[in-house]
Amino acid sequence: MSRPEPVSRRARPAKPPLSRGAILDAAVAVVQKEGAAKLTMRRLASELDTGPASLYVYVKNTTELNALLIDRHLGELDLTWGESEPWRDRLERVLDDYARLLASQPGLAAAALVTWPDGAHYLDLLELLMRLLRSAGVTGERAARGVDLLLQYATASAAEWAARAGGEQELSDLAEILDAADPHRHPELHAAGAALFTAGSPEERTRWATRAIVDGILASAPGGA
Amino acid sequence: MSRPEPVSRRARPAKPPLSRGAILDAAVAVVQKEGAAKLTMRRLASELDTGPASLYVYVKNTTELNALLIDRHLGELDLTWGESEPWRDRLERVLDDYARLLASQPGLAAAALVTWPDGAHYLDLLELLMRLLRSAGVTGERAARGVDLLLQYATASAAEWAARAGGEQELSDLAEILDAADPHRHPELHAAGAALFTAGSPEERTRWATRAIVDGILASAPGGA
DNA sequence: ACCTGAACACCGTTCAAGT
DNA sequence: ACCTGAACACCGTTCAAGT
Repeated sequence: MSRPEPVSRRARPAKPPLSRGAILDAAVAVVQKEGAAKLTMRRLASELDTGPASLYVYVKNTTELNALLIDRHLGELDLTWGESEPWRDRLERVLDDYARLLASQPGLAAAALVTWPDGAHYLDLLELLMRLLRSAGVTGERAARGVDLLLQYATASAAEWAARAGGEQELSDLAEILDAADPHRHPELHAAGAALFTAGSPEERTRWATRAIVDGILASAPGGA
Repeated sequence: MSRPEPVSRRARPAKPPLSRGAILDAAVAVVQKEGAAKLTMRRLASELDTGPASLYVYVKNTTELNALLIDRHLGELDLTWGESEPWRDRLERVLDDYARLLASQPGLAAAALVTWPDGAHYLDLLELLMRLLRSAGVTGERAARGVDLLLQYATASAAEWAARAGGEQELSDLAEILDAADPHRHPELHAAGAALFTAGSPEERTRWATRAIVDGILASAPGGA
């Protein structure tokens, strides 16, 4: 009884009760420690000192787990817009933030491509993009499709970066292939050379692509079709 | 000796010798029979009546296997252009063909997103796209980035379709989430409604997106940056 | 030299059985 | 009612050992 705060000092019990929240916390911890590739139901269960079966009481499957995790990280992003920042700058910034978020953990981007990270924070992201496009004069169906397209680009880019960082295939491999292009069968590629396809930093390339897509949305016929 | 063509009638021996070609043939057969999700090294080995280790003599890993398979299917596509067809129609057609090809087999699109399908046929595809963009007045670095962007879109779309067809998540789930958008926190989404995001057939949406991207490439500054 | 059986180190998901 | 041990049905990749 001499120590006044034994509870706060050793507050974590060996096995806190399971819950969606606790599972997500553990998932974040696993990803931080070992990377998203290691985030599996089994690894997650062992982090929580239980068997994998127990997780299925709270999470439907791996896809849902990833969707929950993405939404959680989305909550850490700034998804507001004060309108003092030009819409185009804000749009580029939020897409860059989103892509970085997904790319930071290899498995996330692939998951986002295939599943809707359906949560409150994802809706915040959609809402922000819709607002930004509206202020650019794009509304209705065209805006919805634009948002779709922009997010798809950000997600696919992130998946690419993550794969590249994972080291599967080097950019130099690609360069080699292009440099070997037969001048008769592939005159354009031969003339262009590999440098063209690998020029610029990823950030700079992304900025170019985002601008091109936004320009495309602005240029597309307002009536749809 | 009474039968004249015993060899041709039972030409296939129980175990044809392994080779890159034979492995790829077997891969095509497996995918045709059971879908690309079932195309695994182990399943492929069993199709060839051998152990999985044997495949590694000819194929570096699963990623390379998928890249080879994509290039093989690319060989079945028409990648020529007679210039009688308007460049924009031809461009939309080839992207649609490519996306359909990748979507036809769930695992392929995901693989293409992460790996360069480095083969002669993939170079044909790049060459065709470069030619089409050139005839639209886009050359050099801008063309290279445009090709990159167009292919990324086609690949990501295919990955999405394939996932949807795989049935992971219904469009109706998404509609439910959007319909439940809080009018105060998400006024744009609330006003837009789920219908906006799900309007139109996939084909029609793809056509819109392709056009928007092409418009964007045309609009983007020729000087780069 | 070439090939491969068997092993290593994992997966996601289910369900019968326990508390 | 809630939870989970154990099993089912798989993975990719490596390497020592065989021919």
